Amino acid sequence: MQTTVTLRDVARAAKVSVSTASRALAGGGLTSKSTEARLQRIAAELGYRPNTLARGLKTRSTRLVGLVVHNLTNASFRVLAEVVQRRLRAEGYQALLCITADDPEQEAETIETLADQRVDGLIICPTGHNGALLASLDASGTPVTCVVRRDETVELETVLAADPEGAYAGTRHLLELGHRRIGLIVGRQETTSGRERLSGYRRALEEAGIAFDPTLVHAGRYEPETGLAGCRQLLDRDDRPTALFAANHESALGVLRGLAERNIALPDDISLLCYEDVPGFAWQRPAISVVDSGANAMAELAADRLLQRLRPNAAPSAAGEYRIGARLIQRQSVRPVAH
Amino acid sequence: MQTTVTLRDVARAAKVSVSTASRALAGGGLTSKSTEARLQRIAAELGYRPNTLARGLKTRSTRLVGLVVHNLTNASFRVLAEVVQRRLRAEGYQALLCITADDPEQEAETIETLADQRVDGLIICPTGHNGALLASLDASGTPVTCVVRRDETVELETVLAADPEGAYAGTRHLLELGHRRIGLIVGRQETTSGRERLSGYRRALEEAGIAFDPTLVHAGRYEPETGLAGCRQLLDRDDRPTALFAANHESALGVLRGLAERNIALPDDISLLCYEDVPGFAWQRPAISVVDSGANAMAELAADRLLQRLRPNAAPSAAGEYRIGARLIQRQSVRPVAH
DNA sequence: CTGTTAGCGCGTTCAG
DNA sequence: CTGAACGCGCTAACAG
Repeated sequence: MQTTVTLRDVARAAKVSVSTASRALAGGGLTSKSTEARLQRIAAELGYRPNTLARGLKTRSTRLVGLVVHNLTNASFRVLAEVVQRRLRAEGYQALLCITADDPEQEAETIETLADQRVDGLIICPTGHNGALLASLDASGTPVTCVVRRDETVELETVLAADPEGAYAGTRHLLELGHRRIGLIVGRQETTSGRERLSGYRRALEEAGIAFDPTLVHAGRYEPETGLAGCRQLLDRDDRPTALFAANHESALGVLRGLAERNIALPDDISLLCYEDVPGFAWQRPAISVVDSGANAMAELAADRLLQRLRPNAAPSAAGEYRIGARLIQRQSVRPVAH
Repeated sequence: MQTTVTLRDVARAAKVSVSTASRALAGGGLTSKSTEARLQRIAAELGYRPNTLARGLKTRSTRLVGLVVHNLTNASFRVLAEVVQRRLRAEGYQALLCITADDPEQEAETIETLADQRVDGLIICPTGHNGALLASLDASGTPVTCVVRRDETVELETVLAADPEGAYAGTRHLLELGHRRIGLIVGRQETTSGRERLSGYRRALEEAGIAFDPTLVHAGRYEPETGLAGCRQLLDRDDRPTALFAANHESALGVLRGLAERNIALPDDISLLCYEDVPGFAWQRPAISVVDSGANAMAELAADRLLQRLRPNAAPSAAGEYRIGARLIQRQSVRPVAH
């Protein structure tokens, strides 16, 4: 029933004008110390809470930040959501979480809704089909930071994993252990990450003097089904690969199932390396070796960059690109090739 | 640069008053068909987008719903976030995602912030220490629906898993396969779910005429570490259990590691049943049998209930409690006890 | 240092 | 059916 107490009520109770109350509670030292303290006290007693909407209408700032991801199943997005949420909150912002299912239409709708809500900024993993929309948002004063994927149609501040280097490092690790036929299960080639992970793999191979064999590569969506299909296809070959590199943690699940189907043991019968780390990999048996793509660091940096541009006197739009280094974590699913 | 176009601009362009424009765009048939169509067109041409803040200030409704969970790592919360977000959006609401880390202080702060944002409703997995806050919110017209956990200090609409029945069904499944010593790794007894899962386990045992042995129970936080510790403790016994029941998917990870440490094979050397399903369990080797606690259904129902109460003429506050049935999913980590 | 005045953009009376 | 006027709650000019 709690009739919301407004600034006017506080002012009246303190016998001052509304604006004095406003200034006192803002605490910028624009009022005498005594009235400031007094109003703080009265406001607290009355249980006054400022109305965010009214304030936002006036100041044109909602302290709301849109966070747009494809889903929450993927470990990188999950980490992104948790970290960004935490960092924003520490700076007095709230995250508006939206999920697009990697669907351009839903993404477009989401972006417009967020704009309507007058969010102060936007952190988004773009589908790549709404670049214009994002760019106009950014240009009109709502900073946009892209993360994980880049929207290639337009120039926006972007935080990415060092995918070429990560895939290169992983592949190289396998090569150094003597593997020569390395199956790669990778993302769709329409996506930045898909292409870059493939290119890193390829470069490592070529540097090692091994011809790139496209039939060792299976590209598809980042889903278990892709891993399963790829695994089956690769295992059906006469010259079965001695190692598999799954370029995403979800497809790795499918690979595990594919291996289990045929009773192929890890790491004795085949080696498995996975791009992206998830807690399950460390805890399972055998523990899966991974190239950690640095989701945490990406999230931190994305939040940092956006917050930076949200500060009072920030450069309007710095379309820089940032890369987060990948890191090899050796566990038990990879071993030197048998002779 | 996009100077935001306001209702006034639309009205001016159409040579009508602001209020006519407002009515025409609302489309409630309060204007002539012709002006309605004309204004719709002009608004579209000008790229008019209503200002959510101004509208909310006036209508006292933001179409924002707070969604408060402990984290996004736990599968139930993840599903909750995804499902609730989707259902809300379908009804024109946006979700404000907040993470409390199961910390009462952060929870209190979060609830207040959400109230400040004038959210229309709240779906929360409560810590149980801020019942008064939640109740006053609910009483003052912002419906609150609790989910997964109940705040026992207060009467609020709550959607829970049928934990007693689920744990009972799981335990019974193991009993029917001949297991007599069943180790239980369960949540803290301060939480509803922890207590209820233990009680279900206990009831199944007693119905089967087996004395409850507290030393077979290891309670702790829902974390891999708990599972690992519990697993070690249970395996150290002289009369080692023939089956383990991990009452949460995260502690199950720890159990898997604990088994691996000692080279105890699933399901040959011991059986493992897990409460809560995650995709990884179905895909891994051997696939883990689970009692699915119905996170999806819980999320759907919680969203349903809240949306119901958000409708124009809804009952102010129905403090009902809803239970979602659990379901046993047999996979490959459980087998009959060896003789 | 404080009070008065004027909007922010919209929905909604109250007259015509 | 339409227009004029008011106010949601707050901050920011401009005076005093």
